[in-house]
Parts: sequence; structure tokens; C-alpha cells
Amino acid sequence: MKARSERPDSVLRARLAGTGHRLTKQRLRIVEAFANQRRYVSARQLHARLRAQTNNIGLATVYRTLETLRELGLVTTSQHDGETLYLFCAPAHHHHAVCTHCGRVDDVPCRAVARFERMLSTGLRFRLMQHQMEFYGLCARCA
Amino acid sequence: MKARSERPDSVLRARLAGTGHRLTKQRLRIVEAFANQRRYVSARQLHARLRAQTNNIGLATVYRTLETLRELGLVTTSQHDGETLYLFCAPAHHHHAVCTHCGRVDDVPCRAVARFERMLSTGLRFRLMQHQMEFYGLCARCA
DNA sequence: CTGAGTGCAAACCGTTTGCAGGCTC
DNA sequence: GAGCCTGCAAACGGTTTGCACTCAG
Repeated sequence: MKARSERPDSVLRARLAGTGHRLTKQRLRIVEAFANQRRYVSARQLHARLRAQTNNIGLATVYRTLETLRELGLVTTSQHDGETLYLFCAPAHHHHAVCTHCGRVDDVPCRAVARFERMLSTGLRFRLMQHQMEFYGLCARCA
Repeated sequence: MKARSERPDSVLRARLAGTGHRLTKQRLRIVEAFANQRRYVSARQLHARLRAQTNNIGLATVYRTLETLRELGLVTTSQHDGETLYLFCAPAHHHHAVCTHCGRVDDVPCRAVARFERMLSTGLRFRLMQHQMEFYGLCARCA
């Protein structure tokens, strides 16, 4: 929620180096371009934004970088209209409240998941291994 | 949960006629092919299954029919690996427990959603309009 | 008999991949 | 320097669309 906005490049460098990856100008620019916005973006949107800046970045590089970041746990994806949307977010937390008006994405505290889990295992006799939830509505600002 | 397995064609005919659609052999065959299985299938899988039967059905027809059924509220979709998966299911219930072993899909009773909603509106000050959840694990049979 | 529905093939579009050259480590 | 990374363009794969024909109402 806060640690990420400090020093994109040092954080990123450490994370990449630890996994045998390199810190390139392109990767840095891509991360800067969407690290601090709490919203889902498509690869094409990101590419368009970067293209507007300075010299060129290939669309394929955007895709490859996003996939790398996803492997590193820095990015979550979501599908929408046959398009993959990417969100720079804290690892291992997959409940998001998406504002349908401004697009802002907030993390959802999910204590209630444990309750769900109990209900499933007793009621349905279903052993929950993984869940995926997405919430849409209006954030505090837009309500 | 049960009404659908009775008479696919009469139910379907009524639903289609009421919305200005026609009951064709193809639509009937498509519905029969997956109405009673509680699992997500892709258009291609469905098409392959139908092709194995008797005379041909075009893949495009499968897509168009699935889209029509979705508009009628008889089918829910989910994305997986860039593919759209379709589930014949009760309208207006969007919480499913998917068995990762056998693929069976059960409805999830979701009383707890109200609790979530309350938490979101007070804690995050987020006005929940829509939510989408999917649960993966092992069903009673496979556990 | 009219037009919604169909089969086929081509078009579409988001994503991936092959390859020659570049730049990080 | 070695080889990971990049840009470009072509390939890929799921889905949609145009068109002439068919058949349900």
C-alpha cells in the first residue's frame, strides 16, 4: 500500500536480481508507468502511454515484462472482454474492490473468507483450495 | 437445480419464443449437449462433441447460440487461459464451487455476501454493486 | 413466404514467437 | 564477452463477421 511508491528502481532491481533477471530501461519505464496507479490497465494502453513518451518500446516487450512481473508476484491479472488487464499490487492478496466510475482498485480485507470456507466444507462438503473474487461498485470518492 | 433436466425442448422453446427467437435443431442439440452437465465447457469442446454425433454444426453457430443463451440468462461464462468457458446454470446466481479434479460445478449458498457487503460499505466506504466469485477445490466425491 | 438462423471461410484482434542485433552484468 | 533482453514482423488461436442458402413460424 505504501512501500511501493518509494523507489521503484531499487525495489525492482533487487527483486529482479534475486531471480536472475536484469534491470533494463524498458522494464523500469514500464513499471514507472503503472506502479503507482491503482487501476487495471491493458498491455495496449500501457504501450500507448509509453510510446507517447520518448523512444520506442515494442508491444511484445510490454507483454513480456508484464508476464515477468506476474511471475515475480508484483502484478495480478484479470480478464475483461477477451483482454488481459494488469494491476500492480501487493503479492498474495487477490480481493479487489474496483470502482466502476473512476477505475480505482482497493484491497478488500477478507476476514470473512474463513467463514465462507467453513460453510463450504460443512454445507457442500467442498474442500476449498483457491478462490478468486472481484467486487465492483463505487469508491468513497465517487459514491 | 432440477427444473432444467425435465424437458429441455419445451423449456427452451418457451424461453426462446418469448424473446422472438426460434427453436432450431441446432439450438436444441447444443442445449442437450451440455444442459445437464455441471461443468464449464469451451465452445470448441462443445463443437467437437456435437460433430461426433450426426450431421454438421458450424463452430460459429455454437458461438452464436451460446451468446444467445447467455443473453437469455441460461448460461454463465468464465475466462480461462484466454478461452471463454460456458456453464449452463440457474440465472442470477454467480457463485460457483469448481472441483479442480472432476470439473463439477456446484452453486454456493452465499448468505455471507451480505456480511461482506456491510464490511465494504463501512470499512472501505465502498458501495458494492456487483461481485464475481469463483471457488476452486475438491468436491465431496473427489476429496 | 419471410426473415431469423445456419455453414463456411475469411477477417479480426489480442497475444506469442522467431530472429538478428543490443545492452546488462 | 556471454547471453538475457529488445524491436520488429510474422504466426497463432479464439472469436466474429459477410454472404448465400435454409427452414421455423
